[in-house]
This record gives sequence, structure tokens and C-alpha cells, in this order.
Amino acid sequence: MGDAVDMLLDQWRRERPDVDPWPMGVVGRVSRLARLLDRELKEFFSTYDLEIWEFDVLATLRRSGPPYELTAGALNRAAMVTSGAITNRIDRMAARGLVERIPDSGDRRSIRVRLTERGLALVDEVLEPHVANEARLLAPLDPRDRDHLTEALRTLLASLGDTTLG
Amino acid sequence: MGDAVDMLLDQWRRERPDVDPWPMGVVGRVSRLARLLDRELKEFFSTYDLEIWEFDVLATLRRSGPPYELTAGALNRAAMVTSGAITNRIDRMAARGLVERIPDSGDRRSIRVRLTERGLALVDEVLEPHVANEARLLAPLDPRDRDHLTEALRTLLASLGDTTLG
DNA sequence: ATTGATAATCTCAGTGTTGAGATAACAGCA
DNA sequence: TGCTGTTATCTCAACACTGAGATTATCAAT
Repeated sequence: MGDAVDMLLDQWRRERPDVDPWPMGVVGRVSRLARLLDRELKEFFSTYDLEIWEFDVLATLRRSGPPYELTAGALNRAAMVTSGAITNRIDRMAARGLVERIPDSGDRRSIRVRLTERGLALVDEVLEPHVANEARLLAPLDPRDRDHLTEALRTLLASLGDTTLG
Repeated sequence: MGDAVDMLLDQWRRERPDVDPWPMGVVGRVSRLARLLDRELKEFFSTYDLEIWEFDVLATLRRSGPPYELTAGALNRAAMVTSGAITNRIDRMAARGLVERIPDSGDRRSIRVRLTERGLALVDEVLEPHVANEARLLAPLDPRDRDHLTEALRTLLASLGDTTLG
């Protein structure tokens, strides 16, 4: 049972037997899997006329709880993108009526981004089928495999500084 | 020990207790880890004045073995990008003298992309430190964890159609 | 109060990808 | 030979992100 990465590793072993390529097996698979999952999610969300990044913003606001609002900076850190990208996303989503900008009464440098009723209804509608779709994509793993996988990924994320306090 | 995804899952459980969010734990971690690894690789390659996508092309050609040439379509599939992106990459790398376009004698629709001597020397120089850098990033995993992780990732990739025959 | 350092957001040019379509060449078959 | 369908690459506009810098506001300490 080989995937594309197994072949790649075999090629390296033949061409550069002086280098043990095992790290490429892990990094390469993580990268390829992320890309393939992205494609699947993109296809899924298209049936709701949503981009992945739009759902991401909606979901970040939704799970923060009432009143479903966060500063631009908080969205920023959650999405792992630059501030310019968030400004852009808020602009477009506000134009679609999914979120609205609210001035922060406590800090005039900040804005608060709040889900509109329409945004809230949309994310609440999409959430369950989205999770079901992800579960479908992960179905080949039994619960024990999932736990191992999760643990390994968490270890790596923590070592790379992916904490909530960063 | 929790990472950012653990917190995210807790938020969902509080806000939408009717939905079991476990699939987000896996998909979210894969996606975030891919992003963080990308940042690390980008920083690493910048010391060689290389973009990640440039190294990818060089490495794909290098590991294919002498004469270090592939068609644009083969590069295409290896990189998981569209044909337009590959045309663009070849253009820019040819301009830098890392690869050259060679007409395919057997099929005049095709081109063969070949490593130049400079491209070959560069990829052979970068390979070993690159792998060492990846090994550093993966150091928190002991060999047993790595094997479990690899197996789980391979299972998912195979189920998503990431084979060499696709 | 004033100064200096820090923080939050926005702006914008540069970069690179996608997705659709154009062009040219090949392959099978009547 | 002439069709028809397929394949390989290139073209190009639209899209979205990055990285650097600008702007405005806050905070700490005097």
C-alpha cells in the first residue's frame, strides 16, 4: 500500500542514498493532506455559496459565544493570516451582510466584528453538515488511530508555538 | 497540555453541545500544522534565496534521476497545482537559470523541463541541510510516534486518492 | 501634560494561484 | 485522408495573501 509520498521517498533513496529522507515523509504527507482536505472543504462549502475563509470567520465568531463579536486582531490570530488579509475579509463579508463593524467603545484603535443575524443563521445552518462532511473524510481512521494522530499533531503544534497565549 | 485547537473544540462544545466537533480537531490540526511547517520551510529556504515552490520543482526533477528532466505535466501533478502555475514557475526558474525548456522530440505538444548544472548543484547543496531542518522540526516525536503518524496520514491520503496512478 | 514606546487597523504594491479558454498536436478509426 | 475526441501547454483576468509602511490611539513614566 503506497501513496505518492512513498514513491517520492524511494526515488530519493535511489538518487541520494547518502541522505535518510524520512523527515520528508512526514512533512510531505502533512502538506499534501492539508491540500487535499482543502479541496474537499472548498467543494463542500461551494454548495452554500461560501469560501473556506468566509466559513472560518463565521465559525470563529460563532464559537466565541454571544454577542458573537471579536476584534480584528483576534480574528487575525485565529486565522493565522496577516492584518491586511483580515481587513480585506471583513470588508467583503460586511458587503455581503454576514458581519458588521462596530466601533470598540473601550479602545478607539480597535473595531469589533460582529455576526449579523444573517451570518449567525448561516453558520448555524452549515455547521452540522460541515462536521458530518469532515467525519466522512476521516472515516478510514478508527477511533484509536484518530487518537494517536491527534496526539502526534498536538505535540508538533505545541512545539511550533501554536498556543492560545501566543 | 492544550494547543489552540483544544480551546477551539471546547468553545464549540459549549456553544453547540448538540454537535460533536471531533472531526474539526483532526482537520484543524492538519491544516494549522501544514501552515506552521510552511512558515518554517520558507524561512529556511530564504537563506538560500529560494522559494519553497522553487525547491519543490528542483527536488522533483532531481529525484527523478538523470537526465533530470520531466514534462510540464509531470511537474504539474507532482506539485498539485494547475497548469497555469507550472507555466509560470518554469518561466521564472528558467529566467534564473535553474532549469531549461527542451522540446520533446517524441511529442511536439510537450516540453521537457531539465535541471541546468546550476540547478542541479543548488538542489544537491540544499538537500541535506533541508532534511536536517525538517528533522529538527519533527524532533519532539519519537520513532514510534512518527510511525503511527505516518501510517494514519498515509491511510487518509490513499482514501483521498493521492496515488501515483491518479 | 509631554514624550516615547507600543498596539490596532488600514493601505497598497508585489506576488502567485486559480479557472476558463485558446492553441496546437496526437490517436483512433472510418 | 479526413474526422472526432483527447491531451499538453500556454494565456490572461480575477482573486487573495504578504510585507512594509502609514495612521491613529493607548500606555507608562516622568
